[in-house]
Amino acid sequence: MNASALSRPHSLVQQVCEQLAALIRGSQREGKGWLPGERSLAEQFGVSRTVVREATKRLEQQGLLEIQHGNGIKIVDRLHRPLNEALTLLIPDMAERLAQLNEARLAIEPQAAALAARNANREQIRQLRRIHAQLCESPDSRSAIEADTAFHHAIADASGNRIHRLILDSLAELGTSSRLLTIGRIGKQPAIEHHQAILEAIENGDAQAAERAMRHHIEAAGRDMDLPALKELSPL
Amino acid sequence: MNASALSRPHSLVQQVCEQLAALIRGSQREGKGWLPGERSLAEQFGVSRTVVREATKRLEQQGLLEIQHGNGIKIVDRLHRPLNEALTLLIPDMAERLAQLNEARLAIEPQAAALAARNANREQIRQLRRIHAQLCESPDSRSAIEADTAFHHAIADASGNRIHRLILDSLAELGTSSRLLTIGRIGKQPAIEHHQAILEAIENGDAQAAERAMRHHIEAAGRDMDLPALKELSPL
DNA sequence: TGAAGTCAGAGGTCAGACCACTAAGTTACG
DNA sequence: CGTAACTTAGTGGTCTGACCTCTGACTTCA
Repeated sequence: MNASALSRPHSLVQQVCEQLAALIRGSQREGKGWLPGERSLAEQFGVSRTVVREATKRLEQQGLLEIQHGNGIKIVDRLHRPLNEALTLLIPDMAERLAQLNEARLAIEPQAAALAARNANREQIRQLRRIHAQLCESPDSRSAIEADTAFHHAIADASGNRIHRLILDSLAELGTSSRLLTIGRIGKQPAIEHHQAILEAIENGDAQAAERAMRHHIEAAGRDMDLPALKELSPL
Repeated sequence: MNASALSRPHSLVQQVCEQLAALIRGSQREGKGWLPGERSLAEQFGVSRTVVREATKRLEQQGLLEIQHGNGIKIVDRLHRPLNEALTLLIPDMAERLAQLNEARLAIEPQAAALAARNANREQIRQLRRIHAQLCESPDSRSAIEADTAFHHAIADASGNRIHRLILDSLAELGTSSRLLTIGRIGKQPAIEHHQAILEAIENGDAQAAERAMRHHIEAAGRDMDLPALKELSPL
């Protein structure tokens, strides 16, 4: 029945993964950014370098580590990474992926905005204002995209649901290339107005308005996508 | 700028992954279920067994393979697996995970039902009816859960959005253990009635009704969750 | 002072050995 | 005759130790 906990540890790699995960959690709190080298980890855990390598590779794929050739093993926090890869595998064609991406965001993100309107605390609202100001003042496309992405990320955060946040982080990241084109073509003004409306709704705790504003925002983004141009971009 | 395609192949593992992925896609069409052994793959690709192992492990984590000790390498199609693992890592505590899971489903699945009402074709509706009948006639809890899960899966499928489908597959799988408890405690009758309402709405192409019925269904599931019992179940 | 060269140490790949597990075929017993 | 126990071939899992390649920092020399 219960295939968890006590039955597994037969795999060495699994055990090392768990020890490493604990080590990572600890280091994240202290701000240490790097793990010891593979050779010393192997010695420390009393296993071969082979096993350590498999374990670190696995944790890298899960978004907990980033292995840099010739440099070392960095501790990161990108848990949405596996979802990115899965969606890229699921829909290899970029244009189609972006279309479905937008449809999915249309279903999810308005709900997240509604939740945020209900749950956001003062600090989170301040953060949203700060990011919105950055978008207004952004000098070039690159920083505009950054602020745009950060805004959506902050809303997912304010929704208080970590699953939402992970999913939306991934969807946002996968859509970055398309936003770059959109902003280059039609500018950031529409986005600023939409964000303004969403921000006000959240400030007022008006869930329905937030949901509506966000839906409007994403629908507009879908219309403004330049699919033909995207098809030219890249096969991946 | 564009860090895709041509810059990467410096990694042997990456190359083998791509070749394997192609091989897998081919085999999926023909129904072949197993890959050759690691040793013959290594010979076939002209690399060491080490590289083949890293590649297969990677693809296993992505949900394309399942490696069985002493048996072989099976081709599977479980692209939602990485999301499962990410969410388990993200929220290790099962009770909390289930709570947030339900909240997330509440945001996503009604939209999927609405999309399904708009997009489902005849065959997909027939499939839904078939599955619903299975739930009605299910003799025990296990088969009831199976039919229940299959129903939600079929709706995600009928929504026509593959991203929805992947996400919902994962959320459904993670919630299985909780459904088992719920059905054991209060029976399958409520679920049958809810599914009936959803099914009718989709048959009629009534997106609003489908959305409402699904929302009602998930809200009920959330209320019926026995969180105290879940806390006793398992630390993972 | 700055650019080129050098070097230590990190991850990447290799080869070959042996261990642990699974399934299937074989044998021997009831 | 059927079934349970044993044997075995082949799979993935782990170990060892060697060598390659890359990165960053140090050293050297114009």
